[in-house]
Amino acid sequence: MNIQFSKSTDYALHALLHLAHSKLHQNIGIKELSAALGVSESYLSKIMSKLRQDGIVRAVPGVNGGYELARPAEQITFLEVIQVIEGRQQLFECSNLSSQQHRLLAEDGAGESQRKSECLVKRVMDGAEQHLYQYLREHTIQSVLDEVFKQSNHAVNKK
Amino acid sequence: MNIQFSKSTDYALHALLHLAHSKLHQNIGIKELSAALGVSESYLSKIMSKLRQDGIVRAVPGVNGGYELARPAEQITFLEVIQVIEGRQQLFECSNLSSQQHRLLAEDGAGESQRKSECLVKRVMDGAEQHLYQYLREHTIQSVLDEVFKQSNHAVNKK
DNA sequence: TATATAGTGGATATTATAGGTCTATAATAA
DNA sequence: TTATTATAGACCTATAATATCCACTATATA
Ligand code: SF4
Ligand code: SF4
Repeated sequence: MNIQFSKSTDYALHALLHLAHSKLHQNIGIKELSAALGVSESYLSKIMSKLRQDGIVRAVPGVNGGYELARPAEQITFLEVIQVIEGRQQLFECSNLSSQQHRLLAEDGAGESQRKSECLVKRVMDGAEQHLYQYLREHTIQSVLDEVFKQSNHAVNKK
Repeated sequence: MNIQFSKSTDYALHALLHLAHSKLHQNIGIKELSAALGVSESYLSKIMSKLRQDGIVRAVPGVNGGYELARPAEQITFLEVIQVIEGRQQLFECSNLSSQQHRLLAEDGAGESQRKSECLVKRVMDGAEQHLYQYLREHTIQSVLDEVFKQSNHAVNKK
């Protein structure tokens, strides 16, 4: 039973949100992050390392060091974060490529020169992936933050 | 690195396609399915069992027994098959529910009576899930089969 | 320059799950 | 009754997620 984002993705998103939320201060140390999220420092730092390697955050070691966003929060999409943490494999990968059925579905109908060796099943699934990705591309760390502020104001006004 | 459909889902879809494609014959035995897909009988029968338990195929044991679709192929959606095999957990499940940050994001802004204890992150992810599901609901075993026929005719005409 | 601070990367432990096999049992047709 | 076929469950293995620990490196600043 796959098809679930890992906890690491969860943590990564929350960490980035924390960084974006307190961007007034330069650097947020792993201790503060760890405390805010309730995740161990060791494990969280692994995740932060990945985010750094992919240019989503910057890290500075030494006294008063820590992490900060490498880019404006509007430019960090959900899709990007997910792909960094989960990897970039496809949602659906054919595992029947040498089966009788594959020959029937993929090589039978389709003209040889067009999309060779891909049947409709694969194409439907790839479509699903693109659909999902498009949605995740449209949502950024900043867009979540905006909503939080909007709600806060609302709550204050009601008082 | 999650976020990938399991092979079982792959096999299930292909098996159903095979059943739908040869629905003239009453029952397709596990042997024929196994041969068509190139998957061991033992493993495939497990998958077929699941499909039966959820009312997607019917099975009859005994001589000349086998499987057939329990419903017309137009009524079997990709989503359904996927959910039977992969389970019905959500794409994203909060793992920070007792963290400092959760209190900040979820309980701070939102009015108490509305959606309690759900922040924007969760809502974005749930939106993604719904988006994906909608797409998968729109594609059925039959719709794939139709395309196969269309292509075949095309190929024949060209000759 | 010395030193405390803070991130990095590797090794390692612990589970959980996917993926797969095998066998005993139950149901069915001939 | 007997041959055939599906079912359920026990069982195994390899891989991956989750997590911790430690030795190392880089930096600010006193
Ligand atoms: S191309 Fe189609 S038939 Fe071939 S393995 Fe992929 S999904 Fe299956
Ligand atoms: S509701 Fe939001 S802040 Fe709370 S755990 Fe879920 S995603 Fe995180």
